[in-house]
Amino acid sequence: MSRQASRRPPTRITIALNARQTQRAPLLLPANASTDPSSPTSIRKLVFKAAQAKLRIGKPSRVFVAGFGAELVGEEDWERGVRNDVSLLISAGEDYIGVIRDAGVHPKANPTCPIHNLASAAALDEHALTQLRTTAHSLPGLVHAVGQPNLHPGTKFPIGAVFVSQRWIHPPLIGGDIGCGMAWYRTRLSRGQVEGDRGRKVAEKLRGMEGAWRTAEARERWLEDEWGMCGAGEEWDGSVGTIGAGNHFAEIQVVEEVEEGCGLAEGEVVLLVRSGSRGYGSSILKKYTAEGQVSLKEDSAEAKEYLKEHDSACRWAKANRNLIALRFLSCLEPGEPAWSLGKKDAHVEDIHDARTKWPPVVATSEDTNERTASSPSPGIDAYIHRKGAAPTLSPGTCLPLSILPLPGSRGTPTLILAPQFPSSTSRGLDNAVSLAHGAGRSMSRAKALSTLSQKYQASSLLEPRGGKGTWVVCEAKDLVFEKAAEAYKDVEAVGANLVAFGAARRVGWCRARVSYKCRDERGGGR
DNA sequence: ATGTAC
Repeated sequence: MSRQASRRPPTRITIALNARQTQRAPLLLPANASTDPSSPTSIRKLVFKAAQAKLRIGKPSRVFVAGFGAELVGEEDWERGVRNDVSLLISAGEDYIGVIRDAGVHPKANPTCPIHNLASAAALDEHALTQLRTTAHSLPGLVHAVGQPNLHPGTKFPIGAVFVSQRWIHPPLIGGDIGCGMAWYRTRLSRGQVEGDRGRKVAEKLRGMEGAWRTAEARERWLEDEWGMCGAGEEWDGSVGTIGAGNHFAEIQVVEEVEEGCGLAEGEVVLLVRSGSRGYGSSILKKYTAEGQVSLKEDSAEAKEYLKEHDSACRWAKANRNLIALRFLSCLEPGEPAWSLGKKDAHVEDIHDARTKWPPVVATSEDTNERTASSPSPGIDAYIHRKGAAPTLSPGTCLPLSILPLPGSRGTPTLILAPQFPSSTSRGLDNAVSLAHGAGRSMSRAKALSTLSQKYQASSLLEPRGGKGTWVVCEAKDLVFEKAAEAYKDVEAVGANLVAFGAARRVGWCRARVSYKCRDERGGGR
């Protein structure tokens, strides 16, 4: 018996007969009892011995968790199932007897999954917080959950949340917009060309962005030549190069302030694109959530297929952002030779989910080793599910990303954040190596529609108030209200939460000059 | 979020 083990308190449990549950007895399990059922000092043996002595059962052979019906078989089950105040039902071979209460809680759920919150207490939404806790404590295999400062309620699962799991994959925690992300592209425009009233001219130039790009053959070639992937099928490839709805946009920005050496330069004009995998990703989610299915065991054929499709949706989403950028730059810089898309630096990728070791190993490179540290233990395989959050490590290399955008709602600044990995955040683990990927809703869509429609008139081009604001191209009437800045949390407050937590440094900001949402091109734009 | 479900 190790000294450390003997110091830990025993676990109090209750054992009862599965067949006659009024026959019960308390049992204290020493902390050094083994969860491995084949060990000579296993909890299983202690439980069986106690059952024979106190409950007078001749041949105990199976054990269930009362109220859940989960059978304890392997070491993992014993590890998870045995905790203070649990009631174990001892069976002589018969199946579990009793109702399964709390059917939403998976037998492999982790009721002690730790949750970290990055939002300040004042900004926390009760409903979203409940969703965060319920999800963390009822889905199987979760080992770490994070509420980002943009945490807000989703239909079933929260948005602005990160969930780390082992052995299980949960497609709904990633959502339908697989691979949704942001990228900055350099333009050749000078700030003088987009400042003040010139923003209107720039906005007017942005046409031909709606609808399919060129021909099916051209789209196929784009996906194959540029991205080395065959398409997702014409049903979905038809929308490659389109922005989409919701929080997707493209925005022309001036870099107002930025620290030197992080990839963006002060005064330059950039294009920030946020979009995802459109109908393709959503079709994948649909396929793997038939009949309410939420969780896939990692070694199942289904999980392996999902991961493959997930990766290809991520690549498709990246190709989509690049094509959106190409379409915008064609309007803004006509006559320029082809842009080497994807090779434009300051290119930040956000992939919703990534396989990793947990704890993740933060790689070091010669020039960054003073601010990062390697995790000493290699960890075991884990899956990071992100929704409304971006990774702080490059998925390929595990090197810290130098900068990430934190866009506000349209017209508000985009912060330039440098992810941080201080020991106070367990080197980035506490925030699950992720940062909020936007300001997040503070007002439901319905509420925004009802309260803000008084304030805004729907028009094709929203003029900035004052000379330095943003021209907004938004020809879908409902979106004008729904996506209004007032419906969102303040981006500075969200950024301040990330900074206060130690997850990021604010290294600069961009001023949005033209924010493009959508245009109604059927009637020529008005 | 979505070439959407009732």
